[in-house]
Amino acid sequence: MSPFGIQPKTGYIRKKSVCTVPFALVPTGRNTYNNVKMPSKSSMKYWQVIPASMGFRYTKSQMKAMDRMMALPYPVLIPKHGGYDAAAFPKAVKRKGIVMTVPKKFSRGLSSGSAANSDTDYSDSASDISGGEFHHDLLRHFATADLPPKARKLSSKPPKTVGVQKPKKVMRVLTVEEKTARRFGVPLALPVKTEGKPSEEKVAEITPPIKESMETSAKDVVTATTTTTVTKNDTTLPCPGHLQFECTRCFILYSSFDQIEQHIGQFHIRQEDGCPVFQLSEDNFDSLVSIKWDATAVSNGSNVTAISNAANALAQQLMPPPPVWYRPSVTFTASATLSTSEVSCYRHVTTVRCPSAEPLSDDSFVSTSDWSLDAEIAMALDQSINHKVFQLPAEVKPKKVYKKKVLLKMKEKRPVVVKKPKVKSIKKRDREMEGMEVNGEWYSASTIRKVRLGLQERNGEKLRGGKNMRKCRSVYGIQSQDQWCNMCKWKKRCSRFGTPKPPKDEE
DNA sequence: GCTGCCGGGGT
DNA sequence: ACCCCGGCAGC
Ligand SMILES: [Zn+2]
Repeated sequence: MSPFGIQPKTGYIRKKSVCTVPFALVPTGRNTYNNVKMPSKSSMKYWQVIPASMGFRYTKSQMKAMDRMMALPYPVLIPKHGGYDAAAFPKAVKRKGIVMTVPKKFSRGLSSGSAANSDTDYSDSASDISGGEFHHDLLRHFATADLPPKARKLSSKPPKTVGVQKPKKVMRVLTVEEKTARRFGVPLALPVKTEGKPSEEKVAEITPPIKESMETSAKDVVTATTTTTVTKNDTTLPCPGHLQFECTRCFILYSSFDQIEQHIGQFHIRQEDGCPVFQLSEDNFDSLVSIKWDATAVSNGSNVTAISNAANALAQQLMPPPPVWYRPSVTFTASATLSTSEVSCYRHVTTVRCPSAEPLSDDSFVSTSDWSLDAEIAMALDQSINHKVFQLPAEVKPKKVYKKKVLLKMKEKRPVVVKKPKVKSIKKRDREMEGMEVNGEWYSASTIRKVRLGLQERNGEKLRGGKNMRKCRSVYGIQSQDQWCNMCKWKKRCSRFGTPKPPKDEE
């Protein structure tokens, strides 16, 4: 039984599936509510499962990763995503359910309420999961009952039912607020079951202290350490965690929306007139940002769910978290200060070819003149350095520069001395403090040199494309499989590191 | 034990 | 095209 009294339709749908967890199933595609795209064939390929205590959607792989980490939060339905008009888009309703499995042991203690309605595959029979109506109901419920006034405006817009011509689709620029609200949902005042004692106070206690940087309420959803409270057996439990934003190109993690937005705007997209983009479009956000839920970031506290505890413990035990490259947020002025000589030398860098460098030809990456060069530089550097760092034996892995995400706060006006990851395995005679600041990030002279030289053969194949190069599995670690390349996920030949391919020729 | 990945299977 | 996984070589 969900805290809301809504019996969630569950979508657990696989033979193997052992338990049913009241997730909200939401189509991948965006919906007409937000006047964005209507669900298309491709976008509706998957449903997404939202264990809604977090107000945003997950990709499948993210869900999978969480699943593996036992980081599944206590499920609460927060269908922040709105519904779509089932009548208008009948096809959208027909898609299959996503396949998610949760080992039985993890589900222990989860509100079970809804029994699995079937363990058939892809139950179309379970029309409930594919129903726009189901979604509709939920939406309505939340729109009327639980959403704060601001959000209500956004999502309670009643869906136009067929008949009338569609209003012209106007792509207006979204405010950050809307954007975040759309994406992550709005802060919900979760209805707390008041049985005997009103537990509102409890909730208030647990709610995280508001960070100093609060602009809009929507922003808070993203920025603040999110702690959603849910009720279970008249006990209030938090689902601790932390939002992270990862650039899908650079695999750089940011801890705030602003930062990722800035990063994307600077490095990966440009307007047609060449101006930098300060506000991410929905599409760009989709393609360039992946959201992560760092459930392990929060620890301690007695008021942590057993699940989270388990997750923490396991995560701790399994492996230290893979080094994450927190790059201080960059400023446009910084990039402008590149001297031409520097540029040229980095220009060279970009030809060096990092094995994992993504093709720069993607449409979201508008390559124009020096800007693209800039971006290329940044990417090449990021990639190569990441490669270097990750490919080194563990002992010489650089200390984590960031230590805590708090450190990110200091990014702003860092004068000079940013700790650099030292790649000292190669040679220590690079003792020079000489370095170079590129786009707000400082790189040591040795690093620069090496990169410039094309990741020279030192360490042989280890750093290049060789056979003994570490692959995704060892680089990113098993707990972040969502960062692996697909091939590695499938236990096929890694497509990111190492030798590219068998040449696929026939004679 | 772990890592990488082939071959073979599934949808 | 995507996805899953048994099993094995090689460390
Ligand atoms: Zn890989």
